[in-house]
Amino acid sequence: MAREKGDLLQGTLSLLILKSLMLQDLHGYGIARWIEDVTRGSLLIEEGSLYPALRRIEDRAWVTSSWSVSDTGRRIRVYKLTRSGRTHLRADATEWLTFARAVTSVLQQEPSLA
Amino acid sequence: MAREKGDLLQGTLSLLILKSLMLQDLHGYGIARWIEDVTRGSLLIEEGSLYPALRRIEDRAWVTSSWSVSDTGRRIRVYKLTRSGRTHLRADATEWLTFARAVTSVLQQEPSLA
DNA sequence: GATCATACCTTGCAAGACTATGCCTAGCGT
DNA sequence: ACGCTAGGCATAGTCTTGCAAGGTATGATC
Repeated sequence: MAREKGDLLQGTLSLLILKSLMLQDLHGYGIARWIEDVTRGSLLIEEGSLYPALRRIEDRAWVTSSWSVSDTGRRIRVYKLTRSGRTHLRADATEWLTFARAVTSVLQQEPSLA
Repeated sequence: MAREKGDLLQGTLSLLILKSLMLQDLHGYGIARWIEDVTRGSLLIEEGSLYPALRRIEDRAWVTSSWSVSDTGRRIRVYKLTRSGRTHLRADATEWLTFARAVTSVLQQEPSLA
């Protein structure tokens, strides 16, 4: 009974994460906040999705992480995009955009007059 | 090691199938052909994805199916969109479009001047 | 009679997102 | 002093889904 509400993110989450890190180094919580902010709340990142995704992304060497301390004195794990992450992001983003255009065009098909 | 090539379809396949049936009744093979045609080959539907997806969709009563015979004399299973399938398609399509716009807007973010 | 396109189907796997849960700390109100 | 909320990280288990790989069968074409 999934895909009732969220779950649209399938396959897009890592792309969004990489994009957020393209603009600035961030910690996990900050990534989620950033995405929710720029989409004005229409994309909500669950922590149970986020942290495993960050693991996978780090395993693939698209980001590196290091412990740090936030402004408010909390310990945070800060992620930084690697060069290969940057490359990958570029490729992945265009691929996704192409895909989205294809799907959109299908959805806009109208009955032919045949 | 997935998501290397395809696998973009995640969560979109049933939407595309429903859309194809919105315009005309089709059999499985015909659905795949139609989608590949209207996207000029950029969306390829694997049979191993298609038939299971059709099963799920029929289980949810979004389509009904019946055996028939094609123009060339082959036995085919023809799918027809139900009323609830139509309703669902409408909701799902707008939801997906909204989602895609959100993702696109994220991907187009540029560094702020802060 | 071989080969291709058409047409259907299933099993088993891998990936990924979500739910639920847990842990910890800073800051604030009372 | 106490509780609450927000910030912060993390995992285990579940569920859905797409795909690869395999199988069956028939009409058309050469």
